Amino acid sequence: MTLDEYTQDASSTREERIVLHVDMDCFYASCERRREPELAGEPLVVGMGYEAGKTVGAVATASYEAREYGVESAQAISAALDRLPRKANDPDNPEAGYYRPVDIDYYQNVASEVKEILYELGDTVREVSIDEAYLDVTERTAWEVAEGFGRHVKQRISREVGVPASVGVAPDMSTAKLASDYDKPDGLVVVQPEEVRKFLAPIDIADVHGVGPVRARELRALDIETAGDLADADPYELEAEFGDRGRELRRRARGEDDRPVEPRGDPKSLSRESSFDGATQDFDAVREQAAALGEAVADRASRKNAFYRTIGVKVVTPPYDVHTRAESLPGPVDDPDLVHDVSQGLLDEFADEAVRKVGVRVSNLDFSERDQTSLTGFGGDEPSTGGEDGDADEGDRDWSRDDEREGQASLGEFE
DNA sequence: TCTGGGGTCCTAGGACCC
DNA sequence: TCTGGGGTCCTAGGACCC
Repeated sequence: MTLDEYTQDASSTREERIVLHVDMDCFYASCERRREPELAGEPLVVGMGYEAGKTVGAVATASYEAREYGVESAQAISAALDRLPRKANDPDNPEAGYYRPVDIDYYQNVASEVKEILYELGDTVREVSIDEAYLDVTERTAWEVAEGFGRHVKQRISREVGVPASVGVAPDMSTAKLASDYDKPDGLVVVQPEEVRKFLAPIDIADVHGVGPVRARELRALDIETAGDLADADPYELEAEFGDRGRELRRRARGEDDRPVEPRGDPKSLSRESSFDGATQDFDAVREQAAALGEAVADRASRKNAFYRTIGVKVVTPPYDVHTRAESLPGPVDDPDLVHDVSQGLLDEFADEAVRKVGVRVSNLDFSERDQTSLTGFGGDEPSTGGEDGDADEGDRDWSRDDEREGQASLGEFE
């Protein structure tokens, strides 16, 4: 298609949003460099579960220099050390690198400095993770000057926070994300509305947001290798094969992703999980681990002012079979003992299994019926959203599990 | 890559209700 | 005494993302 034909296209004549995607470059490593400038330009590995001098843990982030040595995200630290020895052990080795443990609190602080800038520059902001966000900047700029705007975003982050970012600008979220990824690190790619189809066409199917290893394989089996192939594929065939997902992926490949840039809102679930070294047969150890995780989850929920109505466990058995079990309560609670009792009960059926990993989750979260007063024991003061009478005795949510009543009816029992 | 931890969304079947 | 259609809620699993 020629440029002329593109401008005839209906999609380019309607109002085009300007969506900007910001992706911090190997963020944890950049944060470490911010406070330890000597690390600039050096191979640097940030490990989770890693402690200075040890070989346990996994790679959270590897700097681009470290990636040259074959160090990758999620790799075991021991494997990373095979490829890239520790400078501390071998100061004269030019082929060695630096290792640091994850310091998430520090990274959060750096991230909030970045986010502050983003909220200033975007009409709306969707935070995706600690190091990634979408901005709708339709009202802040225009396509003719979008590149300058993108550069401005990068420069402000770099100048005021001291960490690099890659930026992509496009008329939709999916394309903006691919654009920010296109020239990493320190990239800036603007895809004008009339260029979207041309930009997407050669992109590998596996790089499209929403296509993981499974669907990539399935798409390739249909001779769909690129976003261009996907854009041109028969929508009915895709729908037959992948359901609604197929239609949605095709739309993304055509630059027709119309998801608005919306703030994220409250979380839907909170969980903690941890692995055993290999797999354990010691079920008491599993129970103990689950108890600790449950306590941590309940505590987090409480600090976030979240009531939960469903408590669940996750058990991973060898080779890597994931099992989940969950139980819903008649009404929302904030009750660590209940998290303990329910999760322990749900674990019973796995007592004879070897376990690699165990987790505890609370979901069906409710942030609506709590305020500061209810936290300090004055729960009866607040009007209830669930029970008409707001009949909360002493703010104590005592709940008997053999309550026969329907969930609806017993909601009044909760403040 | 034999797989760390914290999430989201979707699907599908069963229970239950009207 | 055989049975429609629609709706909601719950559980479990799967795929995917960062």
